[in-house]
This record gives sequence, structure tokens and C-alpha cells, in this order.
Amino acid sequence: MTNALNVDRTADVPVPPGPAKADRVSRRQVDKFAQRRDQLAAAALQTLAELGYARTSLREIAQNTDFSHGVLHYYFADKVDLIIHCVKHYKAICVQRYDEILAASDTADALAEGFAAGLARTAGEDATLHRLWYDMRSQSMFEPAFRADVLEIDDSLQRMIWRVVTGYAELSGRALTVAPATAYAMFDGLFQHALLRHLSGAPDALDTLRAESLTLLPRLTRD
Amino acid sequence: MTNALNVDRTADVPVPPGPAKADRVSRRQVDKFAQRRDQLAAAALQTLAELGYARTSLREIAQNTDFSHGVLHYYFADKVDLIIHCVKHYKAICVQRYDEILAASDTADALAEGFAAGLARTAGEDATLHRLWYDMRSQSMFEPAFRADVLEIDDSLQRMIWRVVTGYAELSGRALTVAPATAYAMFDGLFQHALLRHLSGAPDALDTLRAESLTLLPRLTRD
DNA sequence: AAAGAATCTGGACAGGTGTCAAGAATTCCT
DNA sequence: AGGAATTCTTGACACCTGTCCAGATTCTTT
Repeated sequence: MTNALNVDRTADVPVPPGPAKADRVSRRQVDKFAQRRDQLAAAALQTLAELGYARTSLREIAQNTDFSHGVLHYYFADKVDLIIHCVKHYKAICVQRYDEILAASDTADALAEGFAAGLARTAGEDATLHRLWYDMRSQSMFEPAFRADVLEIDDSLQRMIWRVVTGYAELSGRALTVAPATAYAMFDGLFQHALLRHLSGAPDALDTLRAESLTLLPRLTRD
Repeated sequence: MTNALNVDRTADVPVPPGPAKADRVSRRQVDKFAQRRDQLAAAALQTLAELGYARTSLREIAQNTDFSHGVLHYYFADKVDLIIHCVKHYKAICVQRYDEILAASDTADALAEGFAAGLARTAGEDATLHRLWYDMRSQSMFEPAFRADVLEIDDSLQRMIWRVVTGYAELSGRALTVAPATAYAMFDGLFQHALLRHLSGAPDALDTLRAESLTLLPRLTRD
């Protein structure tokens, strides 16, 4: 574990063991390899969401799987490699769900209501996944190995928020008064606050999040 | 570690080994005991701020100390007990520094400028301490043992923000349009966003935080 | 100065960690 | 069907973890 962090992580896949033959064959093997990688990453994501980064071990991950713990080192170079793959997997899930939230609305009010409700819904339904995201983002403040991927996900979330905010501004005919990073930080603050309360058992946390988000959108614009 | 989390943690001090004699003597010994506890907690805080929760061990903490690792179990029941004491120690530091920020300003603009500058300053000077706070807050989403103390600190930060916001509203003669929790969540989002960027090497992160905070205050009020 | 209490040390313990490699089991291709 | 490439299992390794404790050390009190 000590020098594992110094491993060269430029290559995404740690060499699919031995194809290099006919094109079709190679391609199929690589696909299969990547497929199992994703499958294992999904199991790891579930374990991480349940236990958090500090308490998750490779053996624990393998137990949420039909395989034994050794197989993880067949598909991933080391623990950091696995977790990074995991977090990218999270991004795919997350952006997808947020894009569902972005279902076309034709009025500013409808967009605002839909977006606020969507935030509250995902905060409730995917609470464990989101707390993992905040855990990983905190880890990245200590562990440079996670930083690049965390910042990339953060950017994609920021762009998602920005699409909503600009959409709202256009539909309402108002002008934007904040930068994309600022808008994202504010919504993220509300979301994180609500998530902690929700996980702590506060029954009104999600409703409050919806109401707060609703009032934030107009605050970012002016006539 | 498995059942350490089930330990009864209602009593703050795990029995100062053996006073129970004359009042003055007992009092002095208890003070000494508490004093060393704080001293060890301070060393632990430094270690945690440097390494993060997941990577901090009791032996590592003891190495930032003149004592051996065994002494930690003389002053603290277990690791969770030590860390909770640590985080409370952080609260004391944090609120104190924030109260310095609250130095009296006689105009709304001066208050806003001073507060925004103070946020940016503490984000830079106490960056490692603040990242520990976000780490612990994330941990509390997984580990119920931390939750009560984290929520208490969160509340005290929220009250601090609310004092600033209400002060700004009064000085500017404007009316508040948000709840205390909402105002705190927004500033916290900006702060956390800036802290991550700052620790990632973004040179403008702190300036951006100052500017963002400056624009947020008026947004929370109306004429 | 002697006795007793408080404090501290250093090692041992049981268990968990990431990593690796030898070999069994399976799959794939000809 | 047989041989080769793959996927997977199992057990081992070196190390680290929190916890505990017997005994050395220091301080306090009488």
C-alpha cells in the first residue's frame, strides 16, 4: 500500500493479458475484459456506498461478488486503480440520472419545479451513492491520486447545473448574474446539507432542499 | 475496532484513574488529566489534518508527540473517543477564528468585505484543518458515532453565518429572504468548492471565493 | 525518606490489509 | 478432441491496526 500510490497510472487498462491476434478475436476479448471490469466496479461501488472509503477492503468488495478476492488484482492494477474506475462508473450513473431530470420543460416555472423535485428525489433515492461522492471528494483533498478524476466529475456536474441555470434564464427572459462555478457551488452546498440531514433522520430534509432550490434559481438572475 | 463503536460514550472522561480524595487535590489532578488530554488531542488534530481520517493511526498520532502510543489509551477510551475529542477541539479553534472575522464593522459594505476576505484568508491559512472538517462531515454520513458532534459543530457554524447575514441585513436596511440553514449551506458550498481548488493548486481559488461571497450577501436580501 | 498513587513505556496479541504467485478450472480455437 | 490461452481460486507474505497489560518511571503525599 505504501508505494502503490506511485504506480504509473497513465494507462487505463493494465494490459488485457494476452490477445494480440486476429482483430475480431482481440476485440471480443478486450470487450469481455472491460465488461467484467465494469461488473466488478459496480460491485465495488455498492460496497463503497455502504461502508465508505475508509472502511472498504478488497475482500469485502469481493464478497459482494460471485468471485474471490484474488480476481480483483487480475482486473485492476491495485486498489487505487479499482476505486478510480469505480468513481468514473459513478459519474456515468450520476450524469445519466441528472439528464433525466433535465426532461424538457417549456416554462421557467416548470423547469424550476422539475429540477428542484429531481434534486430532492435523487438525494433520497441515491443517498448512499451521493455520500460516497462527498467522501471521495474529501479524500481527493488528501490523496492527489484521486484529484484529477474528482475534478473531472465535478466539472461535469457543474456543466449540468449550468445547463439548467441557463435554460431557466432563457425561459424566464432574465439575465444571469453568476459564473458557472458559483452556481454549482451553491446548489452543491444545499444538496450536501440536505443529504447529511436526511441521512441523520431529519424527515423534512428533502422537502427543504426542494424549496431552497426553488428559491435559488431566481436569485441567480435579474430582469 | 469492531465493537469499539458500541462503547458507552455518555461519560466524557473515561474515569480519571484514581483521585477521589481531598477536593483541592482531586480538582488539580482532574485539571492535569484534562490538560494532557487536550494536548494529545491537539497533536492528533495536526496528524488528522495532514493525513485525513482514513490514513491516520494511533501510532502515527503518537509520533507527533513526546509520548509512546500506549499513552493514548490511558487518556482516551478508544480511537473514536479520541477523534471526537479532536473534532470538538477543532470547533473551538474554528469558531474562535470566525469570531475574529466578525470584528465590528459599521457599514454593510465593510462587513461584507471583511467577511469575504476573512473566509478567503482562513481557507488559505487553515486549509488542512478545513479539509479535515469536510472529511469528518463525510465520515459522519457513514459512521453514526460521529454524527451528533458533527451536527453540533455544523449548527455552531450556521449560527456564526447567521450572525453575519443578519448583521449585514440590519446595516444595509434590507430584509432577509432565506432561512439560516439555507444561507449557511450556500456559503459552505462556496467555501468547500474554493478549498478543493486551492488545494489542487488553482491560484485564483481564494480570490474567487472572496468575490463570490461578496455577491452572495446581497442576494440573500431584498429592499 | 518512604510509600503509594499517577503516569508512561514497550512489547505482545489477534485480526485485518494489499499484494502476489502457483496452480486449478474454464473457455476458446483449430 | 486436444492444446493453448484465459480466467479464477487459494493460500501465503509482510505489514499495519486497535487494544491491552505488566512493569518501569515519575510525581505526590505523609
